[in-house]
Amino acid sequence: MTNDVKESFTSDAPASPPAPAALAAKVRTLAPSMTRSMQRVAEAVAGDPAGCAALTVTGLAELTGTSEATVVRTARLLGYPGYRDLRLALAGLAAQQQSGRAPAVTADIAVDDPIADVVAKLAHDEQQTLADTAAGLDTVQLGAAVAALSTARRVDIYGVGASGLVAQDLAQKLLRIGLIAHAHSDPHLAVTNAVQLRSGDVAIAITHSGSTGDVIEPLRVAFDHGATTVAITGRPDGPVTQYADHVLTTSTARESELRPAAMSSRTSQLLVVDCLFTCVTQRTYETAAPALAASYEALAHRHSPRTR
Amino acid sequence: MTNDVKESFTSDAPASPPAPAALAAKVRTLAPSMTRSMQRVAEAVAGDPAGCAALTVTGLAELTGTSEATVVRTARLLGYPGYRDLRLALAGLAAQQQSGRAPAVTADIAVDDPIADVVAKLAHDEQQTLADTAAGLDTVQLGAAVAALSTARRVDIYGVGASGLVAQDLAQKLLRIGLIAHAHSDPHLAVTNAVQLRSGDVAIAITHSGSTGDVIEPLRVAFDHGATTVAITGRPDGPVTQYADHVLTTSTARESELRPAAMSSRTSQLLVVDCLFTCVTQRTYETAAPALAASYEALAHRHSPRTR
DNA sequence: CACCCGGCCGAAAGTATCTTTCAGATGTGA
DNA sequence: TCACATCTGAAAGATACTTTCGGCCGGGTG
Repeated sequence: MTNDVKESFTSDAPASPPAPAALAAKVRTLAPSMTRSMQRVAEAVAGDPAGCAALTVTGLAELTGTSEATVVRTARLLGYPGYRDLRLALAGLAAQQQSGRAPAVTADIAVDDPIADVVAKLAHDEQQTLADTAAGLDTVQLGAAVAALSTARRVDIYGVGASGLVAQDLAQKLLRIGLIAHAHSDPHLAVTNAVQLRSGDVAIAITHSGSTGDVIEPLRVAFDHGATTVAITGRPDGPVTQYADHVLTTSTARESELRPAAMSSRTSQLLVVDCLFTCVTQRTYETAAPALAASYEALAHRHSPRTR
Repeated sequence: MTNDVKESFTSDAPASPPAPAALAAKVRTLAPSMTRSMQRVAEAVAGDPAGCAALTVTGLAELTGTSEATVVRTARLLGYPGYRDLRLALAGLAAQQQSGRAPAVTADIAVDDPIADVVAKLAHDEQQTLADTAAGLDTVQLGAAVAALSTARRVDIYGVGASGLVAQDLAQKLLRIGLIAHAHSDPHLAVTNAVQLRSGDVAIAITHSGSTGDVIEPLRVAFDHGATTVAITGRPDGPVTQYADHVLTTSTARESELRPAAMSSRTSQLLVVDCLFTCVTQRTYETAAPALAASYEALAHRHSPRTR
């Protein structure tokens, strides 16, 4: 190899590893040593990383009124092997900047929020609700409820309105692992069924307000008949807890007109229900696992064969 | 439509903007509809974004033991115009992960996990599901669905099993803001009701698998009768989308024996439902607000006087 | 003032990378 | 088992990136 040093020889560029983020700074540092055209390129790159990342060499050359060669030279000077790598770095930088700003999420949902904001805020709020619920859940109470469920002869679950759906969800799940569970949303039927419960059975009342008469009444009956009673409520001081052996507290997020309490209470209740279900499945794994498998099996043919 | 539709025709890919961050979720959502080779590529991409971003098409093809063509096909399926753009997105993702918080190691739930761990893991997984769903939700489709709902004469919602509860939740909510909505879980009744729908009405099908016949059939009938149809599904390529004017995709978390798919799909579906509800409430605020207030009022007396 | 010299610059050739095509391979249902 | 549809990769084709090379412009110098 002889020594005709061409410009393709990169060893004269600052021997730094491809810069990850501190690109703007690098541009500023190296700007003085750049030629006019290269400065234009560097400026464009530092000014709008995201935009430049979307451009090809030719595109960026045109944008800056220079040539492809100059763009490549600039990329080299900035420490990258070529434009391709500079472009990747720009994409990374853009993504970082993007994720950096996510401010407005904490605000309340307003009537004129764009759709994307609504989605972000709702998701954020529900995440917050989950975190709060998990943090506030009493594992001792949960463990006691799980123990009772694991050996229950029969499980009755009471809930009306939005909580009724949660009750049904729990019932569906428990049925799948072989428990005899039933969700009642009809208060009369709930009470007449509660009479049948006795020691060893479990009754669960789900009410966010903690004071829904239609749910408290059957729980009281179950309690009086000796069943183990559980309350899932957002008001651990509410009337429902009078008749509850174990109380599982759901968290309450701040609500607003566009975000009724039912929304976060449901999220919270469902997490509690999932915890109950999962823990019961753990404790009764020997019987639960085959029961679960069987229920999957039974459902398989309900789907058209499109699955790959 | 005529003859030779080649694979270069990309319009069958989910018409979503190139995902910036929610790529892992997207891979999970789309993985079932991928062929074996493409799954290998997707897996590599989701597993090591940074590493893959450094590879050329050929490199990634070799790494995964496939061909360049397959890599490009995978990129297309994930919603990018080609591999080049996927690569840019990967670089962005890598940068985000790099700068962002730790990957939050989420072990699977084990049979011998203590209760506190189960609670923490469940909460974390559901939070993740929410984030993924929010990131992957197509706001254009959502907006279209909201617009249709806002002016609907009547809304029918189909869902069976766990999705049936979500359907009921949505119906309850819409009823509260004065819409005429009904959730059907009986497939026969659903179809006979669907016949009544016509242009201006809205039919919504909720199915995680995207191939639940009992839900697809009524949606098809509604579609044929000119109603605006919406599908909320985890399989944007499933049969149900054939008859859906608008598709809202729910995210799919990895599942395990102790964490059945029904759990995360429900969380995801509920977020979508909440978004629908909240946005419709925004758009119809004039009539929705008083209706909401009235429903609160009506429920007030169902609660016994607060203790304390 | 004309000339020369050295570095800057871009057009175009050259090369790597990405995309598309097409035919063989593979699996699937009748 | 065969026919059919789908998947797959090799190779051709297109695009984007890199290098070469000669022109241009400025500043010094005889």
